[in-house]
Amino acid sequence: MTVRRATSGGAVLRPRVTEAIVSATFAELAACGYARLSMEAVARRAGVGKAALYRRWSSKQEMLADLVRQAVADTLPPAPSTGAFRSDLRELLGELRDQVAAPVVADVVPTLLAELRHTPALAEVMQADVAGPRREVGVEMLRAAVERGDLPPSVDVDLAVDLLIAPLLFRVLVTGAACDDAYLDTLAAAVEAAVRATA
Amino acid sequence: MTVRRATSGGAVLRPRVTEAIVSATFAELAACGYARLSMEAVARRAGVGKAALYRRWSSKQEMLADLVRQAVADTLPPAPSTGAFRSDLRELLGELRDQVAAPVVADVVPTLLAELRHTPALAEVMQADVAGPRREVGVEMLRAAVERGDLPPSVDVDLAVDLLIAPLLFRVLVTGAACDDAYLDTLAAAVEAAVRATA
Amino acid sequence: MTVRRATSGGAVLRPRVTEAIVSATFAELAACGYARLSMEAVARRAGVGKAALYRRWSSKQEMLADLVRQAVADTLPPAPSTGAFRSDLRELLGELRDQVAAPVVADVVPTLLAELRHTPALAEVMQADVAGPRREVGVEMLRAAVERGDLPPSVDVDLAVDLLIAPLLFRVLVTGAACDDAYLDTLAAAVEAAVRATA
Amino acid sequence: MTVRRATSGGAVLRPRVTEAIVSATFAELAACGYARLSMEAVARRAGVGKAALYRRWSSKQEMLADLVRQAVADTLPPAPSTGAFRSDLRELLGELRDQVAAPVVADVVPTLLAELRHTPALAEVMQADVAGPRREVGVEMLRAAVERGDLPPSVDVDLAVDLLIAPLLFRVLVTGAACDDAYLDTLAAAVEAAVRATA
DNA sequence: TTCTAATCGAGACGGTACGTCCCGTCTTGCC
DNA sequence: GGCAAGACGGGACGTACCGTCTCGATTAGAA
Repeated sequence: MTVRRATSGGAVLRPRVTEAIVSATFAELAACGYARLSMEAVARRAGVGKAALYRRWSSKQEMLADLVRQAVADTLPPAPSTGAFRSDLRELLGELRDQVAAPVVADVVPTLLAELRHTPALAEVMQADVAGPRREVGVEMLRAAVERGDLPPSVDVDLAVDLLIAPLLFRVLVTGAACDDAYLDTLAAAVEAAVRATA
Repeated sequence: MTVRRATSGGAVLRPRVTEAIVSATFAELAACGYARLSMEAVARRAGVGKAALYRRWSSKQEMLADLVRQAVADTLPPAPSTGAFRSDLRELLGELRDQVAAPVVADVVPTLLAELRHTPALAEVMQADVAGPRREVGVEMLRAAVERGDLPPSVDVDLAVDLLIAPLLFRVLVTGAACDDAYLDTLAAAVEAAVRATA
Repeated sequence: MTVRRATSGGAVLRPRVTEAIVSATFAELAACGYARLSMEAVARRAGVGKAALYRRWSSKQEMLADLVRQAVADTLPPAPSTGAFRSDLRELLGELRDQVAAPVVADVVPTLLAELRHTPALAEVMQADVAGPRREVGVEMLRAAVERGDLPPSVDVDLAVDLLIAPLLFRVLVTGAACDDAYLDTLAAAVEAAVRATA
Repeated sequence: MTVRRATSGGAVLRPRVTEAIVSATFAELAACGYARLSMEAVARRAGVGKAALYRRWSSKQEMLADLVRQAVADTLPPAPSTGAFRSDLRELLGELRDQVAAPVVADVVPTLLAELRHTPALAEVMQADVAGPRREVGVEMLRAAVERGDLPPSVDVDLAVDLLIAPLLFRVLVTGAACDDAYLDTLAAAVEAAVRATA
């Protein structure tokens, strides 16, 4: 959260206004997408002066990044613990699918990805707050499976995690195809086989 | 190529100008990225009037899409035919990696993806000219393996092709990690196992 | 003075704050001029909240007008009474020169003049509190001269007063030229001749 | 005239647009006055983009100064030559009155005067283009009268010119009183007497 | 070779959004 | 209740691009 909070004496950013801005932003994003989103439209829809936006975020970029961060950060999927690798895998895929398929995410993430290579600060934040923790959940799941004897210790963890998330992102962000439960069932089987093959 | 060609009169879009624009565009893309790219900067860098751009493409969007199309179209990877599924797979991965890792592609594709859901025309073009043909190569490779008896006929072709391309895109566009030959070797093994598991 | 004074409750506009504001305003005026003067800068320089300003004056306009009124009001020049028209005239010119040449006045008056035609309330105040009393002093001086037999009764009082003040204002506000004593001597002679010519 | 004019090759500021802006500005000035005038309102009224204004003038200040300069510069009153000082004087007063009483002038000049002491560049321009030439006309008229033997050579030219213009400006800009022909007749008599008294 | 029509560079045009600054009001918590 | 601090809605500032348009000045195919 980038939002400043005064510590003493003076005025303070009012939460009602912040909420109005955030809702308006999501509404505009849904209507226009990131590239066409304008701060003026957000302010107008929120019934707020532009300055109220710039008091909270230093630019359009930063505001958007912060909103995605929020939308995604407090919904870190719990490490599944069904006791079996295959069902853990299936459960995690389901949770990731739910997050990735959320319209805000599907709409904004591609544009953030596009910005990553031109805005290192953004890249760091996304890595630290979004990608890292999710990756860690996958790593944890694999580690548990290894300890349980469900997977051999030689499994290629990095590749495994890639295989876990890449097809989901690909379908949602690139092909736009749906990820229904049946697809996830098949995907879980395929990923399990792939992971075992990397050992 | 979208470029119009006059049929009479004595004046034609001059190729030297077109070339200057294309080079300038790639240079600007490398320097700024898609989102920050401006037609005015391209024209300036190319030493060309803005009208010269709009005589060739009807908008910034279309120009960029067209350039990516060109950059990618004449480099459709040949269907591999080593005689074995595993080595076909490895070869195709290598070719795709080379294309996807090209800086122009890595720079522009994410921004085009971001536009897809707001510009159906762009989505169609990308699907028809970029994604479709590449997908077809993968489908062809799988079909050959089936005919050869290398894979069972029940293999899930769509999922297989997803697994083929998704991890590559993910590494190049999202994590920014390198895809060296060793990685591709492991990936090929993993994907093969996954594909067989979908049968 | 427009400043309200609370009569009950336990809180009163604190004079120290008022003084700080007034000094800060004069300092800012000197530094920026009226047009560029901002209430925020005044508050900042005075170490005071903006509300402290608006508790005392209802707007920037009114604050400035009030300050000029103060700067000028308690310095109404006394009607000269040397016993002779010419020396009365010279004395009054000297007093007016001293007032008009004061930096606050020279700085603020032109901008107030510029506002007059768009702010009738301001025009009234300036007329009643600033111009009127001064004009009256001149009228009084002329009347005394007439009674004394120093001037004929047919003298054009309005024009005479114009001639008295206009050249001073002109030099100070328009040309920026100095009004030294020698100039005033010559001017007194000229104005006397002009006044007598209007009879 | 500050307006740039391209000399070769490219596009050129279009006179129709310039005219529309100038008219719109005068209309807005009449409606709001200088201080309340906004570039956005001018652009709106002229049916023009803001950029069209800033292509011609670098700021609101400069635009206004330039417009006044134009409005006044090409209307330099001709040196009167009736053959007699008194009637020359009366004629010149009439011409000056007509110029000074023009609404544009009456509206804008006070604000320019207010800016003079904070914008030396503006002061120079106004001096060179507006005040100087008019002063010169007065000086010329006096010189002719001296040569003709109508005035003694010892006349105080500077003071005389001040007396010529100051009362007019005072009435129009400060008191807002009218300057009808009768007033000018009396004023001419008064000024003549004053001028002769300075000899 | 001459005609002629579209292209060329330059950049002005009407717009829209940017991010900043200030106005006059309101809110918070301290005195 | 005044006070310092400063957030609030509003609106103008001056800038940067968008995609279109208007200039003369090339430039090359058709006559």
